[in-house]
Amino acid sequence: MPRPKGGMGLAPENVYEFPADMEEAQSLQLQRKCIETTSPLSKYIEAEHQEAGLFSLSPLDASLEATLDLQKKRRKKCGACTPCLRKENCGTCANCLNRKTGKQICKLRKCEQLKKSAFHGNVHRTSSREAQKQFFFCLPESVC
DNA sequence: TACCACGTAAAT
DNA sequence: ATTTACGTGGTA
Repeated sequence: MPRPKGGMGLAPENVYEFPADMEEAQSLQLQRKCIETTSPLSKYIEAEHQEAGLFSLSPLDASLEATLDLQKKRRKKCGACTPCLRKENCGTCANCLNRKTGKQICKLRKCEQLKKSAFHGNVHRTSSREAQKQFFFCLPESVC
């Protein structure tokens, strides 16, 4: 079963492999769902796996589905960290200066928990973006 | 990689 | 109904 390559043409060799076991398959389910449930990408990956007789990426089991629904929810500030306890906007950060169009809380008041990525929980947003991009690297341009 | 813009969920 | 600000895409 040839692993799909090409597409964006920027992928390191080992960026994408089919899941080796059920745990990894579920991890991929999480990533896929986080990216987009009904995208052509999802259908493509699903088809690839079925064709290869590997772990299917769907349907999601009930508990995993519940987990994913939780992840989709907008997170709330913890209310306990230093930034959360701060009452005043600094008035000088980019978010304060760009309040009208930016719609972001003052940087000094941004909850420590919310600074972390919702995608993987504990990685910087940029890393999260990279993780998402990696999913697309292996795909042909017709899919991306 | 920080900043900007925007849709919209959630709070008020 | 209005306000706040999360999540995400785009860009300089």
